[in-house]
Amino acid sequence: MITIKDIARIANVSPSTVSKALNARNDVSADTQRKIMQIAQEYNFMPSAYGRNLKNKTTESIGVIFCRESKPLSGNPFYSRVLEGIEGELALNNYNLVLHLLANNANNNLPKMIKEHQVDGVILVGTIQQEFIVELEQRDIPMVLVDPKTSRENISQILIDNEYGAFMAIKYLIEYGHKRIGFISGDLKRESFHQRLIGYKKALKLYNIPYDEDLIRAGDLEAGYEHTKHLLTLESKPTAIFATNDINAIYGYKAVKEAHLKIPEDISFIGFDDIDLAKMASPPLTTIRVYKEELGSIAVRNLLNIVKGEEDNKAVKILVPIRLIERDSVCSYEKLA
Amino acid sequence: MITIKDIARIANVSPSTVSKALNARNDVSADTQRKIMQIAQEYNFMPSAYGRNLKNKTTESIGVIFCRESKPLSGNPFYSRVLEGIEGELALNNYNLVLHLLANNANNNLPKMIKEHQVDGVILVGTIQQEFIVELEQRDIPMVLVDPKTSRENISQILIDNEYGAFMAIKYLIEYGHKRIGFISGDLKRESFHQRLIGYKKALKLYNIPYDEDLIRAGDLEAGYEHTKHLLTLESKPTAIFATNDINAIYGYKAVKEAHLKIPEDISFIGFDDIDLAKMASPPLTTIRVYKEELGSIAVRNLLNIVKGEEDNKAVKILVPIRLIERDSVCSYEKLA
DNA sequence: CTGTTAGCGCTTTCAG
DNA sequence: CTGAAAGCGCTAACAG
Repeated sequence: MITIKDIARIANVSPSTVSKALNARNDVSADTQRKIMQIAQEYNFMPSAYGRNLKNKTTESIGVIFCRESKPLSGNPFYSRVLEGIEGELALNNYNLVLHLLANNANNNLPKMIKEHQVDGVILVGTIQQEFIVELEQRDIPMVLVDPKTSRENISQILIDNEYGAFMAIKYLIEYGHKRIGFISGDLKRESFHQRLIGYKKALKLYNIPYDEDLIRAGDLEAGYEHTKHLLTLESKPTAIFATNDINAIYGYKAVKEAHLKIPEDISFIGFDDIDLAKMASPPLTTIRVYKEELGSIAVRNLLNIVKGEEDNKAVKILVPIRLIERDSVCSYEKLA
Repeated sequence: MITIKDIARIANVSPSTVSKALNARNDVSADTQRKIMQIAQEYNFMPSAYGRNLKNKTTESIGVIFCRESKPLSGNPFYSRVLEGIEGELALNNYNLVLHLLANNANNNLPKMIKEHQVDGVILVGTIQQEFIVELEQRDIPMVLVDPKTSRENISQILIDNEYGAFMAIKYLIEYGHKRIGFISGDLKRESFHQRLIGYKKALKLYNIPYDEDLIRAGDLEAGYEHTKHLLTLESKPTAIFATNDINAIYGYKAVKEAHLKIPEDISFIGFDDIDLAKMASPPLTTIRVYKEELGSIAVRNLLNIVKGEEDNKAVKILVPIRLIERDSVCSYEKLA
């Protein structure tokens, strides 16, 4: 491996001068600077991060941690997009992305990158065990949470505007004449789903539509099928269903088709997230789009601020806006008659 | 940050003794060893990888590179699974995973981790530009290719048994009585798809079924919709369609439904990959399962062998077996009549 | 068995 | 403007 010393020898200067030249310091003559750069070029030399980091006490790497059990990458395209957003922004800032999927049974077995100080900070995405977060706090690891499933003080968080998104979805359905609106969801213990329920309730209230517990079905992420099936057996069936995420909605489609009903003629659907699959479904799913890459890139920008100490490290909560994407899974209630 | 020196001071020994104790060398007395371990524990000390790596000329990190443009993570659950497989195996071996999505227009702007020697080796997954691979070769970066889209000498490759998988799929259809079998695919310039076409042809040949160019439609990954639509307009329509990947098949479903035909009663489908979506589709898609995590973990094991120099670095080609998963998208041709 | 010494590749004083 | 020297945290060779 070619080092700064080699370049120094070739250029007939000292290693420190080479270092200065490479880092474009102002205490090198333009001449030597040029000479050194040229030699570096010629020998295809790039300073190793090893030494620099050791000296600077920095790693130029950021850890990104997901919960392994939730199959975050393959199971949910949502998080993959967030990851792509994170990657892009880190690359832009010339940081490495160190990926780790945290096992539930990891207990106090921290990931290598944390134990061995190989990252300057971490981004925790989605469901993450409390104890793990606490552990990191104790070690003073700078961090940012993205779409956390449970709220936390004193840590910066990048959040989806869940409540308003749900509110918009329901308002949209109501304006299409729907009054009995089913709500199918993942576990309501999770902050984000819970907030979506609040948005649902607020919209109903605004239009003086009574809230009916029977229309609320929450549980497993993939239980959209069962939930929908159940809602279809209700005496007073819903005319529309709001799924707190697209995956749920797609599973819901399946139940509707099995019941030989049509979407949206017999029942309307609206989702949340706008994963790629949403537009591929038949009919294409009307849904609340979440800007997933943004969630990631904003997280990176915030974390880097903290890491570089460029800002007073106040924990912030940033709400990333959402948007309603109209497709073909909703029609007006009047048509149903 | 607490260092080996601090521990040494507290334990009243020299730093080297601490190092030895921590690394469980046999030239430390059991007593001091125990004492040091205990102090380390107490102070929650873990040696920093910085120094160790600088000394050992190793990084204990492996780079994993995808092509950014193909939206490898969010756009294709296939690669996400491969990534999960890679992550798991690396974690098991106590290596960091440094993720990078390679931009097409990156030209000779290599990723930071490569330029600055922050990884011991890399795994390249899927489509990767030739020039990039060549660049890495010139720099003697140990590497392994996973499901490469174009073949390469002298580099270890972990491959899907494309040909045999396609062969099995077609054989299965033929045994169900199908004779006119459509073939829809991504770009045939890609090795893997091309091999699947070879498998298709071989199966036809075995059963003396003529090969008909008209039934072959290749192009964009998401063009399954158009391809299927086109096949349905043929005078002598296929009774079954083999899609060289599940995504294509799912898009094909859409075209079939639009034509008010039913699967499998009117036309059978068989896919390739077995992504999660395959079983979610209606009807659930019969497909050739590829063991995606395996592709990843095998790649890691091979790369680590090379990196650790534990083996004669002969480039190998490993074929990961596939398996036919029967679901509900195929029925016998006789039924059609 | 233990400690001293040197050095991995780089940066940063500080003296010249 | 340049270079010598010291040191980041750790390991290894060698002497004691």
